[in-house]
Amino acid sequence: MTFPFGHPDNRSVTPNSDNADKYRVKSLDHALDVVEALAHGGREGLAVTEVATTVGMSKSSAYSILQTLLRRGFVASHGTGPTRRYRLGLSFAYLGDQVTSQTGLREVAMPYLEELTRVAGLTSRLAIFDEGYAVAIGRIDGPGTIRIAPFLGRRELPHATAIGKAMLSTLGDDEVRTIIESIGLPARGPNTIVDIDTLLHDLHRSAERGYAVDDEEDTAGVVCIGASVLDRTGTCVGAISVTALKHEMRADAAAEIGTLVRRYADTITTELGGR
Amino acid sequence: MTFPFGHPDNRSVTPNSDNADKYRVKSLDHALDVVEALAHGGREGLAVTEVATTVGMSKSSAYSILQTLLRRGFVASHGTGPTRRYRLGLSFAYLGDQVTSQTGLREVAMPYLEELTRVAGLTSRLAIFDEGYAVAIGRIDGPGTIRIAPFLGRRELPHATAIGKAMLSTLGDDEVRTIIESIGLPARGPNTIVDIDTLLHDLHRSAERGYAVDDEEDTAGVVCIGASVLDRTGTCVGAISVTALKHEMRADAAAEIGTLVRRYADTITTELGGR
DNA sequence: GATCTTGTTCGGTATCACCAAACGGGGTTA
DNA sequence: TAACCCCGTTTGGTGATACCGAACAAGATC
Repeated sequence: MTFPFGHPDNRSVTPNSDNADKYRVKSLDHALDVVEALAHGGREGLAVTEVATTVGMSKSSAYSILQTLLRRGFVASHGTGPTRRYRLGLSFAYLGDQVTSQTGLREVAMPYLEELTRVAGLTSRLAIFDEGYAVAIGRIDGPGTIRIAPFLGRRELPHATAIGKAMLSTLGDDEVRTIIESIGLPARGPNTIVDIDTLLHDLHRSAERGYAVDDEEDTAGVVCIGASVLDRTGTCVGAISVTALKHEMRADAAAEIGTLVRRYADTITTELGGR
Repeated sequence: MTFPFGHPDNRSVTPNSDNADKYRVKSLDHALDVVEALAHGGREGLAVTEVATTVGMSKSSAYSILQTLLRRGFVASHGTGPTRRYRLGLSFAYLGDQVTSQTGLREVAMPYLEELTRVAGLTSRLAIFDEGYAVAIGRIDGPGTIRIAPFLGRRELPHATAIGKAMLSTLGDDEVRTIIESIGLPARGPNTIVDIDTLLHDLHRSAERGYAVDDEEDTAGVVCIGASVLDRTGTCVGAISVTALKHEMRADAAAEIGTLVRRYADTITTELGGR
């Protein structure tokens, strides 16, 4: 799985050349390793030994960390003795809800997202900007059985996603260049834009027509269409998008759905007091 | 605010008589204190000094913890110098989504919850059992401007909520007694049931008609109606509910909405393979 | 421009986080 | 049924480090 986490692959991208142990609480870092390991443990969870080996620490250390997290509700356990397994606890559900609600954007946008999904028959998502990356904070699953791009809270590349390009298209060229300089233009799908001038041209087109298109630029076989949401000051606070399988969407349908997404984004914008 | 967190008020309820420092990683516990403090910091966040004083540690310790969390995406900061403030980061959005998705129930139930909210015009929620408590893992906000019972991931009292009573009503009397013995019957709203026999009688009625009613038992002026969801083995895996203001719901409307909620719960149950 | 408040930095020490090894119990196999 | 094995749990010692107090610096406020 790619991009497993908040700060996923950008360890190679972010300038972390400086001494990384400055003001670092080692034991906390280890505990966070445990949390991340459990996040990938899925529904059935991980055993103590599995946790210890995946994060590279002793069994007893992992045990203490798990016990501490357990007492605080940050992990849950089921089974006993040799069958005992640990998984993330519901405290994270609470905190995650707090975080995604904190922007205020989510409360306003989600009802319209539901309507958009119902009208378009497609999975729709709401994202915000996070240091140049796009991060989804809301999602309404469409009627299809396949779940595409299901994750919340994960950093996604701005140049390879409709939701990211929609937000970039509201910025000036130099701002875009600054962001791209720090993130780069890594290839993700068959059609990823890997050239800054091509990207800027695409962003200009997106700004003109009001929506951005990701045509297999992030994932093969998947297309997305996104539009930006502005606040009352006219600055971009996020974007919404719909996702479909390539063969589901005919070429002429893209424009139709694009204007639909644009219309809902505008509605949310005006609801926020934006112009 | 009551029940601020995962393990909220039950510090007085849970038998924590044993030595609490067994297998406790103190520094991790402190870091979790910081996280909880930030959770209550809201959108604008907390300054380093505020964090330090609320959790009772030195400024420099709080600073180190915040820096460590910051580098991992667990907190975000904005501003610089004396105006710098910290709030929870988007990693929690990712982890919270992971947790609420882990049950599998959520993926199945959410589309129906959306439909229920649209049909009933009320905020609806999805909850699971967590050691006797009810914990919401999904929510669809209704059209009303007021947000009632908005939190996810927070433990709610089983005997004082519709969603909790719906789940309790699927259990046998002795199972209910065991749960209530450990949790108690604390009063929450004007009509909270504080007597075990009254509760059992209410649960029997709920089981007969297929839905449970919370008539100002948790919060004054708020009524909820909930129904249980079963899996293929016939055991209760969760419940759904709708929430309304008391004056919005006439007495005769309760039965109508109750059967509606019951119908959607049954649909989810059959979708899960339950009978 | 003076002053106050607040974030950031630094060094020392008592604490404690970490590990290795031993223990015990449940599941599995013969 | 019994022996084995595996894995969660416990323990004690020690070297690393988490924590604090105090000093420094940089905006904000008046």
